[in-house]
Amino acid sequence: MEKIIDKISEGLKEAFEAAGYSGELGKATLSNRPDLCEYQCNGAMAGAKEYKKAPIMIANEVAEKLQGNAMFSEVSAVAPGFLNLKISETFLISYLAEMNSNKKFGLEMPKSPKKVMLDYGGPNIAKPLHVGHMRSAVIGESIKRILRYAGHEVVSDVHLGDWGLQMGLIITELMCRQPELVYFDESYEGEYPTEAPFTISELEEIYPCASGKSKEDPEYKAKAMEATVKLQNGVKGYRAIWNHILNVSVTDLKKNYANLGVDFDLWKGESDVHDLIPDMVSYMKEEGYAYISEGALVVDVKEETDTKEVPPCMILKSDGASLYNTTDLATILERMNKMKPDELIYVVDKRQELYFDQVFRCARKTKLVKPETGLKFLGFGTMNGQDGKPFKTREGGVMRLENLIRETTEGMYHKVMDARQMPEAEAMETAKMIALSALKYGDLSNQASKDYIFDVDRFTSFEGDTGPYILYTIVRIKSILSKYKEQGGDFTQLQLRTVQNSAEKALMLELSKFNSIMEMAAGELAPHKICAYIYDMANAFNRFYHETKILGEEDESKKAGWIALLVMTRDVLETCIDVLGFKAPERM
RNA sequence: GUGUUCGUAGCUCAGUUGGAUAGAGCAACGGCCUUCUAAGCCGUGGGUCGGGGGUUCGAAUCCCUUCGAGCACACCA
Repeated sequence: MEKIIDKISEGLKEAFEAAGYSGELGKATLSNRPDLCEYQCNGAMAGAKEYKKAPIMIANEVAEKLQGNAMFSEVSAVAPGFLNLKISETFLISYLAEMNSNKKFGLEMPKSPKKVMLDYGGPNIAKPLHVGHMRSAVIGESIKRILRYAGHEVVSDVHLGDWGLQMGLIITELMCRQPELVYFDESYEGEYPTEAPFTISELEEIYPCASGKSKEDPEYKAKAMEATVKLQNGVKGYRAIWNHILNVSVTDLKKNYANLGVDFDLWKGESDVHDLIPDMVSYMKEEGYAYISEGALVVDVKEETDTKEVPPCMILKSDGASLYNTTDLATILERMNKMKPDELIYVVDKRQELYFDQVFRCARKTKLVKPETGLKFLGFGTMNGQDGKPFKTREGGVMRLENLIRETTEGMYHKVMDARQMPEAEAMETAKMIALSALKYGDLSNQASKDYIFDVDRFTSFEGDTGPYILYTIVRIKSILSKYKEQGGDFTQLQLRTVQNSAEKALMLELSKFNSIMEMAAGELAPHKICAYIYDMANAFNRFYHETKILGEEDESKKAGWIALLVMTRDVLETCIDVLGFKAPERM
């Protein structure tokens, strides 16, 4: 259904035309003076030059034409030429009623839904998830949900870092520690054990150890590189041990992502495209895209409009080995062949922007993607500590994601228990929900592209612009609704009634913006706009709540009208937090 | 050095794509619970939107310049 702002604009357009001006001028915007009006139109000022008339005169003429329009309760022309519009309450209520009878509160579905491939997460095998992985996961998950809600088909892929030197390092270290393992016996012909020779915690210790050794010991590094080559060439024992590493690690990653409420359709990795690389490389050579420069195979991706030096995109290193670029290009190739998406979106650290620019250009130049296929880089900023530098634990180390979640949940648990009486199990579950809302809202309410200061104390505060405040508001509504039910209230005949006070109207106005906000968030891939919206909504509701004794109301039809408003508010809020990727408990 | 992002209240952030008196939260101060969750609500104080110039009827927003910060600049990912 049509957005409320478009309906208003249409009314304005007709009025401008009726007064003899271009309909183009009739564009409504949200008022920036809520004390004066709810919507405004600045078209009279924009048209003043063209019509050689004082803007206030145009505004007056248009205002004249708008008198009696059922959409507005008041239209006034104000110096120097603003048109101030107050929405009529009957129009507003009928609009909300229409939203309620539509699917998704009247959010218009796209005429041709896009198939979007979303790449986020990007964890490395054998390395535990740390706070740095949180942004990609949280933002990507929300983008996925927003796009799906907006009617697009989204396939998410975690895109594991499961290939390359890091694997060689782990294998080398294992060989040092347990040379007797059958995997290293090249004459071994039998079946390999199904059980991995290590646990996840051992794996997590092995990698940094190996990585440290390789930095100090060139001989060790050479061995690791050799192991990498052997693995990539398909040496059986190496492949078998790599499979163990992959399985143990992926099991753990799945657990951790599930704990964060994040899930992926595909668990593909760099290794999955390894076999595509030789053909891709020879194709690029044969077609004349790739050439040797300083020993390496590269594709030029400079463009005439560049204001900066864009280095060529490297396809193979001078030693002939593949690298990050190679697997990313091969991944694009595979995705195009298998999924045929209309758009590929990468949710990645913004420091990789230039790199992805090169890869995208290379993919287009070599015709790996069709010209009409979108390639989008959604870069996110760094999570900094309160000193403005990349976030570290108090001890100065990297904070593991599971520890962050656990510590935050524990903190929330104590707050919940201090304030409310609740069974142990429920308190734990509630604490977890609040913790996730705090972490996710704290992250998502910032513009993704900007760095932000990660301050657990602030995010987990129950006051102000936080996830817990949003949840608290929802819980308040739920509490009233459940009491209404206990009192024998009827939910089947609910209908919005006349507006009783300004707080109620303000809440309705917020509700009426839902489809337009969601459309904007989907179009701009901007979860923070949804955060800002639900914060406004929560404020509007809490104001209304304080002015209105809902359950104490004696007029049953009035009460039922308010209950209808509460149901709608709850549903809109819960829809919004669902696309942000968290949930509200029944009580807290 | 080149490019890029950014600079808004003491702190953390918005700012509807050029509109009216630049908004929130935290922190500070003052009010509001015999009534639906006070984890709330209402109010007060706090700003040369880094500086300067320009375009425009109108600029935090667009252009130029300058200062400051972050980040990136082919064999890592």
